[in-house]
Amino acid sequence: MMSTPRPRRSDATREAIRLAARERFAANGYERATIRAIAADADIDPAMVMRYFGNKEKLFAAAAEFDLRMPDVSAVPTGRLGVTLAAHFLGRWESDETLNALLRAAVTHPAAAERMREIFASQVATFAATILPDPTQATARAALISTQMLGAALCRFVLELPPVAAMPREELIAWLGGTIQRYLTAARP
Amino acid sequence: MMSTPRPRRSDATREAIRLAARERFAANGYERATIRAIAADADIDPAMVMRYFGNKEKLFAAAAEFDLRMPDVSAVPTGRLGVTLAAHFLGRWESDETLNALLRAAVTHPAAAERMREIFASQVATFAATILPDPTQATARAALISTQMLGAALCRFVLELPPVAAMPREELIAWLGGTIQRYLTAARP
DNA sequence: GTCTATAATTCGATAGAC
DNA sequence: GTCTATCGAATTATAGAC
Repeated sequence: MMSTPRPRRSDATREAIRLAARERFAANGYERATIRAIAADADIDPAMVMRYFGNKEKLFAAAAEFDLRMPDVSAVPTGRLGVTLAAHFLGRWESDETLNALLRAAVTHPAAAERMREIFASQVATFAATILPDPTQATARAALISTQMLGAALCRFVLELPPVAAMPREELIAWLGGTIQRYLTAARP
Repeated sequence: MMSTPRPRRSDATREAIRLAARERFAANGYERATIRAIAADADIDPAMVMRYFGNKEKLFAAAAEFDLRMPDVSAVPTGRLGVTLAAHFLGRWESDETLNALLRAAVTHPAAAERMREIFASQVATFAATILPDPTQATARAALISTQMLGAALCRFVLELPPVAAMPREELIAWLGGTIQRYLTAARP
């Protein structure tokens, strides 16, 4: 039986690198986030980054681990599922820059795009299957919801399209919530 | 009075470079689209690219000129505006890879993001103002429509999220059309 | 564990011959 | 107009001293 390993001192260094990498990937995308800049942010020698993570690919994989933490909606009235989910997604985006890092990297880096697809399949689609009766419909409806939430995040946080970035949070959630509600409950068009 | 200049032979070369650049920017984003690769695609010496366009920034600007060609909807019934616009956007995306180039580049390159904002302001928002009575509402509603269409294109063409990429074109247009229709005509939530 | 030095590429951009 | 040669900078990654 294995006991929990005592935290080594190096774990703090490793975590500092990981956090700095996440910030850089979120701000600059994959290519422009250089190991040198990440090391400088973490106040660590660039060679240490290579020692801890092997190469840039593996560093990104470690920095882009992400859990959407889909909420428990068992107590949410059916009619309020849309706004509940819209608020949850927006909250996750604002509280964890990993999603920004993933999106910025996924657009030019195939491995990051694959990670996005994994997150969709294992977290969004799985969640949708628990609240939608028809499992075949669940995947398509989860995908439609993803198009709207990713598009909103893209316009608000990445492109910073003025009307989207300036829209009050509650108003945006109300609009997006209505769309998600429709994707969840409307009949197939 | 100026007469139309006779096409010089060099114009063909210039256009070949521009088209190759558009393809590379669309496929790889700004950073990974190298001048060397673009020149190789166009079967032209890399030095010629610099001679014709000065630098990479200006080459991108030339390759990313784009017209959404918003349709004339004066004869479209109000209830079908949503699907009409959804079909138009999707068609433009499929017929002109400039939009893909813009999106891929905009996520990591500030100048490309600025171009996206310009296109929204000068083409999408302007169009919305012609079909929506309240001008203050028009900008916000145009922005919401953009979040949905950009998100759909992102998932279908860039991330290639399987359920979105595999969804039949007509079914996708029907779903998106309903959302756009709602953003155009629904009361503020 | 930490850091210096540097290898090996690759890129944008320039100079200049023809 | 076209192309060769190359500069100078930046990058990932490695080797090895301490």
